[in-house]
Amino acid sequence: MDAVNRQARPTLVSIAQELGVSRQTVSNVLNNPSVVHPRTRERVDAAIKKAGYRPSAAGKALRTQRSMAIGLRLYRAVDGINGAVMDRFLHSLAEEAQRLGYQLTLLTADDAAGEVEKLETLYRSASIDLAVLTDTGMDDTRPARLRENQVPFVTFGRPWGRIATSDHCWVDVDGAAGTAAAASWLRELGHERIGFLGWPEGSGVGDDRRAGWWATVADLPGSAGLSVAVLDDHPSAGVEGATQLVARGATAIVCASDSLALGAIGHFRTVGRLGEAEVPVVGFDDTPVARATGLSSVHQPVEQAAVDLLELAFTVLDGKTPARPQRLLEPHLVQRRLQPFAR
Amino acid sequence: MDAVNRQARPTLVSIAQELGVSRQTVSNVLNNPSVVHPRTRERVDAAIKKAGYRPSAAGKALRTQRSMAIGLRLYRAVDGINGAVMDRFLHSLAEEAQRLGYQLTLLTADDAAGEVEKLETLYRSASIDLAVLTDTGMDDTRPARLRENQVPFVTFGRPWGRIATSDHCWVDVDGAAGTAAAASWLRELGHERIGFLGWPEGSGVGDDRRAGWWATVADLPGSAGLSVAVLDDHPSAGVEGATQLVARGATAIVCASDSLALGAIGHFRTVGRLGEAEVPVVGFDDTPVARATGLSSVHQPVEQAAVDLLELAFTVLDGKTPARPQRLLEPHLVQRRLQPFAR
DNA sequence: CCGGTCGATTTGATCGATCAAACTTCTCTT
DNA sequence: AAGAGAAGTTTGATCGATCAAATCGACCGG
Repeated sequence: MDAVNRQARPTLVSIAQELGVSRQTVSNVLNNPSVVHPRTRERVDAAIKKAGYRPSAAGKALRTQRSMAIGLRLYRAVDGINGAVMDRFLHSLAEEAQRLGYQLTLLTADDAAGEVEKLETLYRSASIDLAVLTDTGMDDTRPARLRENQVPFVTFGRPWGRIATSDHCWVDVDGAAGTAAAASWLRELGHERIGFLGWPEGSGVGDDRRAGWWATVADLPGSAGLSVAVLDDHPSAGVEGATQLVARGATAIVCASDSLALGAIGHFRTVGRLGEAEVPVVGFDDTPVARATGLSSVHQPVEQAAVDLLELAFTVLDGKTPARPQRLLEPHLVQRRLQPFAR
Repeated sequence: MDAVNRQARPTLVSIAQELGVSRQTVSNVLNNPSVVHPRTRERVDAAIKKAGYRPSAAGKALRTQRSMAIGLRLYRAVDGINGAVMDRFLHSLAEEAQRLGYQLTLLTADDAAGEVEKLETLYRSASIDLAVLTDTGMDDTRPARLRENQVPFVTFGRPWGRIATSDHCWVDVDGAAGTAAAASWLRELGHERIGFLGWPEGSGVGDDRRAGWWATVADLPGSAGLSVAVLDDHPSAGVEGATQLVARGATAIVCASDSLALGAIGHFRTVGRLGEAEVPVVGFDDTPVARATGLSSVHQPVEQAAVDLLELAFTVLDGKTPARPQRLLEPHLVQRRLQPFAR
C-alpha cells in the first residue's frame, strides 16, 4: 500500500562516477570485457554487484534498435484437454526466449485480422523484434499480411493449402509420421483391421494425421472403409466414432487426438470391456489426461520446436540465411497400458 | 527468408519535418490534442496515419521511466484440467493489460526464489513496472521478498498462513462462499447427508473450500464424519474418495475441484448408476470438462479478478491509495444436468 | 631521441520520445 | 496605442544506453 517511492536507479554514469572511471568503461565491462584491464574490470564488477545495477532495457533498446522481445498471441482456452499442447509450447517458448535474453510479450485478439494488426502495431512501435504465429490453418493469410507489412515472423506449424509455397521460416511436427508409427505398432501387435478416427477433410493437421495412418494400412484389405470423421474434437464425439468403427469391424483404432481417444475408450467401457481394452486405442498429443489414463499416445516434441523456431528466427534477424528454414520434427509414440479406472 | 531490411521507421522528427512543424507539436497531437490548433491537428493526424507512425516504445519508456509492461510467471502445465482456471486468468489479464495500454511479459522459473529473482532483475532493468503473483501458497515468502527489493506487485490469491497480515494489494475468489452455495443448493434439494471431498489440511485454498461446506452443514447431524481428504487432485483419487463417502452414507457430494468431481461421477457410473446420478456431485472451477460433462460446478470470476487486480495495481503505481486494497470476489454456482455419457 | 604500435580509457554524438520553459501571434482591454 | 493575457508553437535539456573516434601512456625498434 505504500506509495511506491521509486528510488534513483543506478545507471552507467552513476556507477562510473562512483569509481572515477568513464561510463564507456562500465559498459565495456558488461558487453566487451576483454578490452578492459583486469584490475579495472574487477573494481567495476564489484560496484555493479554492490549497487545491483542492471542496464536499462529502454536505453539499450533505444540505442540498439532492438527490443529483445517476441510477440505471441494467446488464444482463448477452448478445451482443457487440447489446450495442453499449446500450453507446453507456450512454456517452452517462454523458457527458450528467456535463455536467449529475450522476453515473451503476450497479446490477445479476436481473430486473425486483429492479431496481425496488433503484431504490426507492436513491431512499428519497436516493442517487439519478431512475431511468432501458431495454429496455422488452411489458407492462412497471416504470413502474407505480415510479410507485406515487413514484420519479421516465424510460425509454429507449416502453411497448409494453396499458399503452401510460402517460404517463411517454420517448424512443425510431422503428424503423419506420428499416426504412421501408431498404426505400425498396431500392425506389429497383429491387427489387420485398423481404423482411423479423425475430423472431416479440410483441416491441414487432420488430413496430415489421416495420411500417416493411410500410408501404413493402405495395403490391408478393407482399410479404406475404416476411416471415420466426426465434427467435434470431443470425447462424446469419440464415443460415436468408435461405435461406428467397431461396427465396421475395426479391431484397433488410431485417433487424431487424445480427446477422441478418450471417448473411444469410454465406449469400450460402456459396452462392458473394462480394463484391458480388447480394442487398443492410440491417441495424439500425449496430454496429461492420456498419461493419467494410461492411454498410448503420440508425443510432440514441442520443447525442441520452440528451440528450433527461435534459432531460425534469430538467424534471419541477424541477416543470415538459415541452413534449413523449414523443419519437420519427428514425434514419438508413447506406449502405455490402460489403467483399470482413471477418469 | 529475405534478410529483413529494417526500413527507416518514421519518428516524431521525420513526421514533423515532412509537415514543417516541430516535433513537439506532433507529440502534442498524440498526447495532448486539446492544445493543438484543430487545423494543424488534422494535418498531423493525416500524416501520422499515412506514414503508419507509432511512437517508439523505447523512446517513450526512457523518457517517462515507465515500461508499460507487467511481469508474470508462467507455471509449468501440470494438469490439463485444473490448468484451465489459470489459463482463463492469464488470458483475462493479458486482455485487460492490453486494454490499459500495457504489455504482459512472461517469465519462467523453477521455484519461488527464481521467480522473485527474475522479477527483480526485470524491474531493475526497467523492463516491467509491476509484478503479478499467482498461486499464493501457505506462508508464501514472495511478497515479503519483493517488498524488500522495492518491486511493486499485486497478487491473485490472498496470503495464507501466519504471514496473512501482509497488507499488499490482492484479489481473490471467496472459495468458502462457493462451496457454501453448493452445499446450500444440495440442502434445498432435500439432502441431509452432504459429503465433502477435498485435500488434507494445510493448503489455504483447500481449507477455505472445506470451511464453506462446513459452515453450511454443521447443523446437520453426522456431518463431521462426511469429510474425506485425498492426496492427489486427480479423478482417480476422486473415485476413491467418493466410494468412502457413499459408504459413510453421503447422499450428495461437494468437491474441492472438477478433477475430483469427475472421478466421483465416474464412481457412480462404474457402480451402475449411469446418467442421472442419484448422488449429485458439485465440482469447483467450472472447467471446460465440467461444461461438457454437464457437471454442476462453482465458477470463479477470473475476468473480474484480472480487471480488479490491475485497477488496484495502477492506483498504487500512481501513488494513490486504493479504496479497498484487498478484494474477495464472489463465485457463483452453475447448475447443470449430467450428460448421459460425455468423455 | 623520435615516430609507430598497441592497450586502455575517455569523449562526442546519437537513438526517439517528453517535460519545461521560451517565444510568437493575436486578441482584448483601458 | 500600449500592455496584459491567452492560444499556439517551438526550443533546449534530458532519460540511459552504445557506437565510433579520439586521447593518453607505455613500450619498442631504428
